[in-house]
Amino acid sequence: MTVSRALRDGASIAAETRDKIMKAVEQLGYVLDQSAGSLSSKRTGFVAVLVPSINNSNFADTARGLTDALQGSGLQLLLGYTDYLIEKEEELIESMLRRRPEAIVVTGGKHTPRGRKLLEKAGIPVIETWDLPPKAVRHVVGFSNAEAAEALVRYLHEKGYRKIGFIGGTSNRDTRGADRRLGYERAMAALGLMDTRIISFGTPPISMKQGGEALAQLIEQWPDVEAAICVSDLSAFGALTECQRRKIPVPNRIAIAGFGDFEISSCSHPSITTVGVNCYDIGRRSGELLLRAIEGERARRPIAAETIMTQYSVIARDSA
Amino acid sequence: MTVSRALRDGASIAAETRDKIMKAVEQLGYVLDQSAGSLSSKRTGFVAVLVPSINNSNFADTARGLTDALQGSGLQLLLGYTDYLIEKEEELIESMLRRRPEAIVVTGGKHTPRGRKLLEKAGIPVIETWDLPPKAVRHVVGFSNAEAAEALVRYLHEKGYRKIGFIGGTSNRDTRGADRRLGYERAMAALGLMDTRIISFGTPPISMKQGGEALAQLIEQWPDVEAAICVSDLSAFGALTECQRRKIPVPNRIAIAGFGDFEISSCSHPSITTVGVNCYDIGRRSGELLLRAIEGERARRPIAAETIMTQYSVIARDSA
DNA sequence: CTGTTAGCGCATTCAC
DNA sequence: GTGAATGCGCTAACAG
Repeated sequence: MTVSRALRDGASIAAETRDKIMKAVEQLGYVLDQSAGSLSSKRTGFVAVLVPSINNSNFADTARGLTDALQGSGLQLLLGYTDYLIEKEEELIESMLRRRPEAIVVTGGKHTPRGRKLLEKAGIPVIETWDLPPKAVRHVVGFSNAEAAEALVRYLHEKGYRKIGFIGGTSNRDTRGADRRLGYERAMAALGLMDTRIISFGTPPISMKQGGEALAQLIEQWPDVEAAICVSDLSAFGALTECQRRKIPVPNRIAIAGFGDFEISSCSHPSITTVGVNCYDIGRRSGELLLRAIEGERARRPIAAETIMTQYSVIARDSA
Repeated sequence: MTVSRALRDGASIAAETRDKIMKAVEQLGYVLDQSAGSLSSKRTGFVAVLVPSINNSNFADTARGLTDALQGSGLQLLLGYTDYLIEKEEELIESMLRRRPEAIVVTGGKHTPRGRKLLEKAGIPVIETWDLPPKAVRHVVGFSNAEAAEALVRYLHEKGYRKIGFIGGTSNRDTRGADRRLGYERAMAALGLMDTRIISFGTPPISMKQGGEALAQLIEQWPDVEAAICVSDLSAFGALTECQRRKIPVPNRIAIAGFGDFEISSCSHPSITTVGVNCYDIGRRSGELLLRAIEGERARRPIAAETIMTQYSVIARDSA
């Protein structure tokens, strides 16, 4: 018991005893067993976070925001990657729950029925992010991907573009990508532009290379297209370089726009018009909400469900 | 006990009993407590993996290789991000060890003294990757970053370039980046090119934008420079677009080369000459080695220390 | 095929 | 400031 106290902070221990213990600990390379500790204390000290991809700077920024918000709370993140698949999400939810997280953050509002049920019955705070689900499990921190895409279409329309195409993946696996396409269609209709030009190419998330190939399809199918909205900045960059290889001037002959404001969009030449999403902020606010929710659970006074809307904005650059 | 058996596979249970249990499980949303389970069984079922960055496709590929190798073994990855800081690595090693991983994979061979000691005393298989440390903790799966950079210098030399510069970060925080610079210096000396041109700019890992700014410094300081080797493809891309903004023809006026073979290098226009590293393979082979090592531990017959060298190769593209 | 006993390594609680 | 008893939720081992 004395060792246990010495290894946690804030307990009253004689300096001499503590030193003796610490010396032995160093010498042995002893490290506390947290499974045993949390079994006893009923606090695991971690939060499960499920994001679609390990390699997407948008979600990395969200994770950073979460990490920063949880700084000093004694809570760690445990990240899981769903690969944009709700089936994989379901598996991850279960395997995370087995480790008894104190809260869980998921990306998006679409889950398998069992995944949803697991979240509902988990008995811990749940936050859905990056989206505004029609029927939230509980807390939400996100924005409407459809509305953000609509704003981009309206921006291009104001700039004088009319024959606007959309490049995205072949399935609805990336539900946020599907929402963006929906927003494109809605905005086009609202503007009286009934001739949508949609290319679906590649399994989401589509790569730079696939963005290039999709652009080739777009101009082949609709040679009169004036602007291409791509489901993400990466595919937009691929589309841009495909134009460069074909000596098609951007934005003079065709405009390109992306989504997400990745570094590549500000750095490419020409720079790429895109929609900036407050990725870091989504994480940060999720983290803050989380802390309050966990506090509420511990005090046996659960907080009410909250929906926090984050901002997005069209970022005008040279490609459009 | 019967419930416990029903929830794991391979145990002999009457179908009827199992069904009854499963029904109750579904109804309650019951999920096994893995902390308790592993406390009892002494198997946590996970492997700790420490990589420098959450948002680097090279390390993401290594993680994918590891995941694939561990597929079906019942072992999960628990990723930690060191932010290229060995101090942060030390903290992570300790917090991982508290959760009792069955093995640990770290990136690089440089650790804090305490970090190293923790690894040595952990009593589990340790694999250092992405490097060939002079004094390995135990197992190694990697390559010499210095040699890979040397190969790139020799390639540029063969192509006729003589005034070759190097762009990297300001500190040795990214030890693999520092090794690459070392390789550049060694190769230049070996080729009798004594006038090295080194720009150190920005905290590692340097971004696209910083790559561009570094290139500006390089041509300002050495207007005669013929080729720029960048510590990574991302900075190389930044350097390339900076040239494009300044209307400096690449590769005619200045050649650009990167490191890592990120997607952007094959997709940019012009495409970027780089060094391909078998990131996925590093992960895959680490995973395979890991499984053998864990098997050895369980059988109380630890396997001997191994060093597996992975391949790299210069990938000739348009930028040089 | 099912049940009983014991113990994993800690932290909580209370006693001193 | 330190220690003893107890139990967290599970599984290993063995009994039936």
